[in-house]
Amino acid sequence: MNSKDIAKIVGVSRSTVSRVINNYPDIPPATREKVLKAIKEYNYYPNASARRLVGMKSSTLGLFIIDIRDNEEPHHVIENNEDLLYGNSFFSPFINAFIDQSNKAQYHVLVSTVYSSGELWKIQSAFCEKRIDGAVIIGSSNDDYKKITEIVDKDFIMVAVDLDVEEENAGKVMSVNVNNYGGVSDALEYLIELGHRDIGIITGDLSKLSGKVRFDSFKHTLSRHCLPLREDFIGYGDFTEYSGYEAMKKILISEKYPTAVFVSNDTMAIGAYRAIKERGLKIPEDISVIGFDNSYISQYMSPPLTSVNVSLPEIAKCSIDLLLESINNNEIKPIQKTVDVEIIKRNSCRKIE
Amino acid sequence: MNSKDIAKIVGVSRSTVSRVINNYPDIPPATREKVLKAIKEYNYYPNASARRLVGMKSSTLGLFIIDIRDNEEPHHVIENNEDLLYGNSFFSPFINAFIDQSNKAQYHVLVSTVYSSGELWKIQSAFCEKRIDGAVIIGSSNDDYKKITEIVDKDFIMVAVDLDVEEENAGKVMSVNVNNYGGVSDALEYLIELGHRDIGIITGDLSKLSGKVRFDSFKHTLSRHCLPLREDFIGYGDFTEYSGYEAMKKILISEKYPTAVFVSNDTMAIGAYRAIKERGLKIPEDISVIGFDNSYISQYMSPPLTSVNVSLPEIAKCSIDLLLESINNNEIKPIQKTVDVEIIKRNSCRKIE
DNA sequence: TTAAACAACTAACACGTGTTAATTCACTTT
DNA sequence: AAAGTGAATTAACACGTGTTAGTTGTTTAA
Repeated sequence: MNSKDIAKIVGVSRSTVSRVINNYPDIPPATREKVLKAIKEYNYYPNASARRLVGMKSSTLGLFIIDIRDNEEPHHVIENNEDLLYGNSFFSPFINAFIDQSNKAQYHVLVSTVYSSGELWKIQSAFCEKRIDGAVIIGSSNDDYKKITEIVDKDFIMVAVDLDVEEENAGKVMSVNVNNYGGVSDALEYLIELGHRDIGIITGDLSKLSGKVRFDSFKHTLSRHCLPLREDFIGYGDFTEYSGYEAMKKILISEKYPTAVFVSNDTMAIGAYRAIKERGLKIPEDISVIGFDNSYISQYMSPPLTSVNVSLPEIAKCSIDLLLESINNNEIKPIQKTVDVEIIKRNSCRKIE
Repeated sequence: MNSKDIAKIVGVSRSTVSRVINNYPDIPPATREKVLKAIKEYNYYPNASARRLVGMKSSTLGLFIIDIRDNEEPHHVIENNEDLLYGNSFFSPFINAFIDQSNKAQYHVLVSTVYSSGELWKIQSAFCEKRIDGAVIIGSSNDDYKKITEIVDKDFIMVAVDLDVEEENAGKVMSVNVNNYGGVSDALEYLIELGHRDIGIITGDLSKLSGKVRFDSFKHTLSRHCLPLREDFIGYGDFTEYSGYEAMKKILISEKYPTAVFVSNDTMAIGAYRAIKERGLKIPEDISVIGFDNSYISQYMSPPLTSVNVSLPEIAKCSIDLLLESINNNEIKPIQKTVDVEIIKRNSCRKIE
């Protein structure tokens, strides 16, 4: 079924069929109807490749997930390899949200996994092969920034989610970021409001921007409220569950431990829970815990974990809006957007008198 | 950068460039090298649309996720809409596995969500538009079968994962299925081996094939071991967490309750855990629990849930193999494959003397 | 009545590639 | 030296679409 076939059936030229499909104005309703009817009746769908070839958009967005498989993680934490496929991060639900939002905007989605910085050419190739009109990249680390700018410099339209580069240095790269700073200060102020004064932290990977910013915000907010930051209340983690376990053990070593702990992501909170329970302490009676990300598991932890929620649909929507605007106007304005967060209160934090 | 440009640069005809790219044999090494060098140097990637247009494959597989949003579910179970995006099922990790395996086979993946049976035309349109060479459909219910055969009848290559139709009735539709029957009997035999005699079950949605088969296998295995099936040891669920909670409450109503319960999926096991704890009982001391699916959360439940593991990478691999074989041979053999399962033993089942 | 304007439609080109049949050219055979 | 062989290359067509410029045929204006 071509447009040619349809043309023959209806008794018009192929051009007319094309003009009907593309909503040209100078075409009388009677003709339009006849053509549309035949299209429907004979189940005709225009060949996407042919359309793309004559310069139309491919109506496809790329979603590239950078997933560095870290095989060096302590073995007892990971049960089988399947979980390694971005199981720990919030990538997985983000993919769902992104596809959902893209489809709503009438766009198809090409998803691809990138296993190392050396594989970033995959993105460029998808652009050059004209498979996609724009791309979102998620999970990039600082090392990837150079290659990303390189691609952007070729006028390919790309948005980085959670770019691991300070906004002021992002240059021409568009990005959508979580309000890490505000989220942490909100979380802390919530704890302070509950009456906590001795507050600890388990940091994330400090070589990553999100880890660094969350830690910075923690320190600033604490000092803004004139609360001390005790070194023995700090546990250094790297966003993995096991590091959360170890970091919490370290915090609980001394006689005096904090009444509340901010954990830089939910995955580490799982480990922290384990350490707390092993020490014979109860959450939230003995120690309150608040996480970050509001990941899928947090509601099923016992007690359910209070956490800073990052709205993945909103991030997805935001990046898609950025992409589509760029695609339609055919120009890239280097915009950095920040998505706000909110605290989901569950039962892991208690009020102190 | 076209093949034309490359041809001009190297000083050969466009045909020669094309033949180099497509590995034609009758081309001397010297020429081949020159061309390849230019291709690399000038970052040339063949236009995928143009290739597709002349009859080549699009090197793209479609992944269609049927996700009926059930808004009628009791409200208190679901915290926010985000979780509804196939958060409860094993779709999410399957997507990751599928992309991974496809990329390994040098195929791109177009992912799309289908929200109701009425939207199944999306699949057909992707085929007609020549966007994809083959497709996997997951999450289909019995109602979708008719439309699926309709698509298959048009010689589009499609594999259904977990097709909700008995193998003998699958007709021309290729499918990859979990060995539900074997998995349940393995689970039961494991419990029996541990010494359990009073074993209960929380069923899944019995209008779905997987729910039905798991229940059937449970009954058969029980009777094969000459164990009675007490009606008050059966809780009827529908694969949702809340139904698991209610079903377990029902089982625990009477004075005498089973020493072990097989729960037809992990999501319901979460609810079952809640009911057990509310009743003041301990797992596995008072009651052993075994689940099905080995979903991401099961390892983080307390105690970690013993569950029947379904290897998603294997299912993905299996379906992709089926697809690629059909695509390459350009013929569809109606094959039904079954993927085996294994029990992941954790701490939710105890030995009885 | 004729020219101009307009509505409705179409012929023809372009997009970038793969492939078939044809062409060139060097080399071997008679 | 002529004819034949084979290797290396290429010209030309096809794929299905969008769009521009052009062509009808009809209505309006002078």
